[in-house]
Amino acid sequence: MTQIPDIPRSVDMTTQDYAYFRLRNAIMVGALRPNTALTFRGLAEQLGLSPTPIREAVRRLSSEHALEVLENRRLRVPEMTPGRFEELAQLRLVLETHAATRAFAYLSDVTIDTMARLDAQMDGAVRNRDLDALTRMNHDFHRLLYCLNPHQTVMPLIESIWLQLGPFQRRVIEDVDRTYVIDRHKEMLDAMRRRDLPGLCAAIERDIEDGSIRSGRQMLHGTTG
Amino acid sequence: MTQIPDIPRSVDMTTQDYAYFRLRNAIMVGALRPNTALTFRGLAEQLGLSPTPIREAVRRLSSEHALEVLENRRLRVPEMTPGRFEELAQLRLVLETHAATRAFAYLSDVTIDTMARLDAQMDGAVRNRDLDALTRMNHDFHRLLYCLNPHQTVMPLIESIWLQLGPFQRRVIEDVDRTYVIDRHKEMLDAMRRRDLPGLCAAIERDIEDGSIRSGRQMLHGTTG
DNA sequence: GCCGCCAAAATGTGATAGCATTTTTTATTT
DNA sequence: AAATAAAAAATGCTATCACATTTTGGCGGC
Repeated sequence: MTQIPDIPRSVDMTTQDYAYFRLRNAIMVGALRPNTALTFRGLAEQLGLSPTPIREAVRRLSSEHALEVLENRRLRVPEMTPGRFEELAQLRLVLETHAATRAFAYLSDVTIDTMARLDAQMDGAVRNRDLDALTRMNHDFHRLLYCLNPHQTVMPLIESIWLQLGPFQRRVIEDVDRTYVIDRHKEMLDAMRRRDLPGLCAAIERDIEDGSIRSGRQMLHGTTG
Repeated sequence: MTQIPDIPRSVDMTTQDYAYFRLRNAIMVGALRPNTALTFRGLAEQLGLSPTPIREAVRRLSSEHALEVLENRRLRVPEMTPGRFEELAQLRLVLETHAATRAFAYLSDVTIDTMARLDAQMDGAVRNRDLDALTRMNHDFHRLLYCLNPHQTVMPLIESIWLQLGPFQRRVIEDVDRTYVIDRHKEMLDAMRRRDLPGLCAAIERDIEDGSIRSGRQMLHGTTG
């Protein structure tokens, strides 16, 4: 019963960091499903570590709202409700278009080429049905753009939203044929090549709308928020 | 040398929570100035606690970007630069107008009255030059509005931005006559009474612009970002 | 069959100690 | 006086332990 996937650990990585990234990954790929009851000591035992670094890792994840520390000595991945999903999705729209706007001035042809290569790799992941790689590369694609701005303040917030949507988003992409996401990425690249900021924001909005919001609403029984 | 102000501690509060809120408050009121070198053990000694809960508290604050954990075994409050300030301020604009928009449907007369009372109390704090209370009540005023939406996802992000602006904002309001902020609050209340969402967002933008951005830019040697 | 009660197990929490590493200080040399 | 080397102090990290509290499981009474 390997409920929490292992991740590579470099030699200079502290145990606390290792626990953090391993739990974070487990949440992101859906290995820890919402509403699963967890305990500090249980996690420590399961990862083969002492409780101390586990507590630090969980506190961090709790600050990012990827885990909830309940009153009854239990931890859990927060549940997704239609209301919360709608809020997270709208927040994602606002934050990512804002991040794109603030990054736009730093856009260069070499960046666009890098993003185009990443997008091409994603086509392969789609064919192989490698959902983990697909999720990771999709995040990388967006992050490459947003992180062009050297004074980073938005990106951590976006990462937090991604993390909160992660466990649910995973279920979404398992069910839905999602070639359209690729198309939206192509639209983003086209707008970037034209140095068309409104077009870029519109493409990002469609990307999020098509790849997350529409299917998410559908899965949460047809709520239109 | 009481560098870190004490705060009340209820009996059921864990040491880790106490350390978190005490450090958070110290950062917010400017008791820990940017670039001050701190250590885990030093903080533990200064607060009279063991390192374990201190570490958890610092990890939380680090996740909220209120503290940086450096490579050289030191902690510090992040430094404010013109670029970072501009990013944080623009982010505050986007997040707070978005939060107001998402909260608008839940607005009621009783809420408006409560906010009006809070605003009236702020006038007293201005007369007494009680900057701690003023900061706290200003946050309370905005939070009352944004938290009307029962599916909260934005508020934690706004709190993080407030915290990052806190140490610097403190220096700003120490220097500047800030009666205009009160006027902007009145404009917000008027727009809310008219159930005028665009007017409310415009008032929020002016509130942030006047109370933070303009003077902040001025203090950071005339950058206009 | 259901509810309250009591013992036993489990849990969160925080202080402590030992270890490895880094930083700082002191001593020595050029 | 400056640079280098060695010694000393400080620091981060994590396993462990003890304590208080809570949860759990079983038992008897209604």
